[in-house]
Amino acid sequence: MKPPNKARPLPDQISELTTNRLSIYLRCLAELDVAGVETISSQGLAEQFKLNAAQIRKDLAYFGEFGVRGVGYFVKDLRRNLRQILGLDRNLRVAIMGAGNLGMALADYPGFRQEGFEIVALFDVLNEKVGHLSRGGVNIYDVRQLKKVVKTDRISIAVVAVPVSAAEHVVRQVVAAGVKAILNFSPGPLAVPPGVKLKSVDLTQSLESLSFFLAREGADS
Amino acid sequence: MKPPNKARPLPDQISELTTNRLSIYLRCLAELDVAGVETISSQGLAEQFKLNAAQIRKDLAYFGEFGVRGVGYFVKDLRRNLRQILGLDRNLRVAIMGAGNLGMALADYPGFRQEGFEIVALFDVLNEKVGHLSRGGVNIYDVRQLKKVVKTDRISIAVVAVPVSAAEHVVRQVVAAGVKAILNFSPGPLAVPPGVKLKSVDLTQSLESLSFFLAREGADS
DNA sequence: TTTTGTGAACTAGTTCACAGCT
DNA sequence: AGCTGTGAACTAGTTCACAAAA
Repeated sequence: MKPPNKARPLPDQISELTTNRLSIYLRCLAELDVAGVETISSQGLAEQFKLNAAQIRKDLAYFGEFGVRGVGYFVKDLRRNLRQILGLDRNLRVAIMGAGNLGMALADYPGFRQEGFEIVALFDVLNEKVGHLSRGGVNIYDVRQLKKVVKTDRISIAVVAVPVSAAEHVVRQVVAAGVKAILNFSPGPLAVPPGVKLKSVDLTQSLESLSFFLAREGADS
Repeated sequence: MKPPNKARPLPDQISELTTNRLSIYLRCLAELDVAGVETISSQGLAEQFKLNAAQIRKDLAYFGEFGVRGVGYFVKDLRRNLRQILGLDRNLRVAIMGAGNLGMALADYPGFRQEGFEIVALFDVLNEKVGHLSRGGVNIYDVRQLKKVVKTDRISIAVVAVPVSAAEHVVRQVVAAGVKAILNFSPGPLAVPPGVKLKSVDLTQSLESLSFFLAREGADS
């Protein structure tokens, strides 16, 4: 083990909780930047957006010394740094697997483009869908074209929006095509090989968590 | 049949991490039940679905003594109990705010109905949408009808799928209509009064977390 | 025997509080 | 003075390991 020096010591393991907060900080900074604010202290950020000041400082300190003591952080500077840390300066290209209701909706979701992601392709197995476009103009390809399109269009993220029954198979195809990051919307467990990052959004689980809350609340009256 | 489990002094606060796992357990049990398995040990569950046995036992023990020592858990029994704990025996009725791409997709999302949720209404502000149906047959109402429809249709969960700019306002309307649980898909912070549960799904954050991973992976070596 | 339910031990994550820089 | 960056203290969450039950 090497003793770390000034450059940047701790890339061992950054918690997902931290990276999620980086997204939040970035959004706050964008807001401040648009509002013309030039510098902000961790205290100021914390108060305005209901976060903890020490946590903000600690999260940022994993990646460098971005602040100036006695002043705070330069909004534009920190914003640029965060975009770089999150890899948003690379304009990542995204494919969506499954041109059903959800897949089509995600393909045209404005929030993605806004933050620097580009949805470049939809994939489906149904012949009647292949060759058409989403409302927003994203091409629907046959899933058999996946490997080729991933290569030619330099796709680095796949969003899985297929029925549960197909999810496992589709994830295997995506991994085989060389995609290293997957956002999955199907419920249930999915395995990916090491070196591939899978992030799941479980809509049923989210609703069930609300249902649990309602069941509890009603009970204690 | 088992004797009714003894009522227990539930801890003041069950962590969301725990309730999320309850959803997972329920899904596993459904699978086992369909497969005809009658009893399962925490060890068995843990191995088959890559969970930790002690954690399963601890999570379940918050709510009662569902297991039988030396045997394990009766699948059907535990499944029924979990459905009740999660409030899924009450067939909750859900409204979706925003009949855009995402709202319409969610309205027809099969995963919700499957687990006992009923999507009974969509709401929008656009006259050209009001009065129509989603592909799956969910009625689109004018948002000014919200209070009335919530009451007559006994809606207890609202899903917010409107543009960021409208989100805050819509959440206020939903709360004013008496809804106590909200699943929010718009990015950014939203405040709700105490007694109302807000759960947010931040799609941009999810993609950014993948982007971060890709940026890191490329960087090391 | 087997397996639960649970205190104890451990690990991860958050917040405090202050030294040190501007 | 003001504010960051960071070890120390604290809190939450997970896993271990075992006594008690079937």
